[in-house]
Amino acid sequence: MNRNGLGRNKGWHRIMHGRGFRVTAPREAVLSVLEKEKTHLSAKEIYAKVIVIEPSVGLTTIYRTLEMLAEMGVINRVEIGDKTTRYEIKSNSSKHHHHIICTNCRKVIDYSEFSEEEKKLFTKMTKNIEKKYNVKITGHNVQFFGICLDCEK
Amino acid sequence: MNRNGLGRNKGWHRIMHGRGFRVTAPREAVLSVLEKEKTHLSAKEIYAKVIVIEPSVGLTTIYRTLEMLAEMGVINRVEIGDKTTRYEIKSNSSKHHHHIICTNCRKVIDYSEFSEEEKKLFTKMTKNIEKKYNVKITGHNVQFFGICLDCEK
DNA sequence: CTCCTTATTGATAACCGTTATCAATAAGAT
DNA sequence: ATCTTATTGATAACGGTTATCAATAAGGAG
Ligand SMILES: [Zn+2]
Ligand SMILES: [Zn+2]
Ligand SMILES: [Zn+2]
Ligand SMILES: [Zn+2]
Repeated sequence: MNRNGLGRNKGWHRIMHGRGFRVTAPREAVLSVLEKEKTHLSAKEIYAKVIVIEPSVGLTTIYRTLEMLAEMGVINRVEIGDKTTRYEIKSNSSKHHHHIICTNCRKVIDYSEFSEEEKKLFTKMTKNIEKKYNVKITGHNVQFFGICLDCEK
Repeated sequence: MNRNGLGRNKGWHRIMHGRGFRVTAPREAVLSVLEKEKTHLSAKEIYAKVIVIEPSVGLTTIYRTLEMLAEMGVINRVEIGDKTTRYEIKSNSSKHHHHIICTNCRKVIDYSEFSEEEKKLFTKMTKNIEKKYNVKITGHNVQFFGICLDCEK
């Protein structure tokens, strides 16, 4: 175990080396926070949790690390319409999903139990769009807006 | 015809009166810009076009007017992932649609020719989500990301 | 292990889209 | 024409994110 209590040789650890990036304490701390947190965290929220592990880390480094991880494909950026980007890790337990967003309190619910019908249709839609508009589709983002149970009163 | 060359008693004109809002030159100018422009415009782009019609209008008023029109349901806010909100008018000719966004040049293509299958599935998905998560869904936002023809070289 | 190169870091200032403030202006009801 | 008050424009402030740059440290070479 290393200084952060994380096992070494994680998947991203090897990926970072592979891309010529150095494995540093701030980066390990950000990843450890994202790994144990299931919610969608803002840079500032991540920062607050990181400085508990590594008190000397600056907010700038959090932003840089998040940009790098997103670039590497290790995390997803999540936009929920309040001009603050949130982040979530892409692990094998948390796969591609859509979001349900409460327009009142901005709570986010993950929605990943897609039916076969839904999966098939999204595949078909993607193909149709590629053919019709001559574009190469690389991904999609689906948000459902509404009012959550807590806010409904 | 009034000072802006727009016919009076437009739909939104009556709506504004109905809600106790005053019909002013800046508001008419913003609407006239959004009515003749099919693309998704940022506040600054709208501002640039408005001051041609009404040179004294300030950028602040553009923002306020856009917020009001979105609140009234006359226009849509469009987010394309570059932290600048864009706006499009909701006319009977431009109904609900999804967006195809080039991640390279941020061009936006409207996609509104939904198949019956797509329409049905989105209705069903909405109902499922409402039942499963106990939320009242008020809308959805779908984006497909990709590389457009121009950027593909 | 030690040295060296250079990626990375943290503090700080800058950036940029958007909002708040507030006195001056003008819709539109009377 | 008058009066109330919503609206406006100039300006400053705000908040999330980036750029700058000297100091630090990861990790390869020896
Ligand atoms: Zn809520
Ligand atoms: Zn999620
Ligand atoms: Zn493009
Ligand atoms: Zn559109």
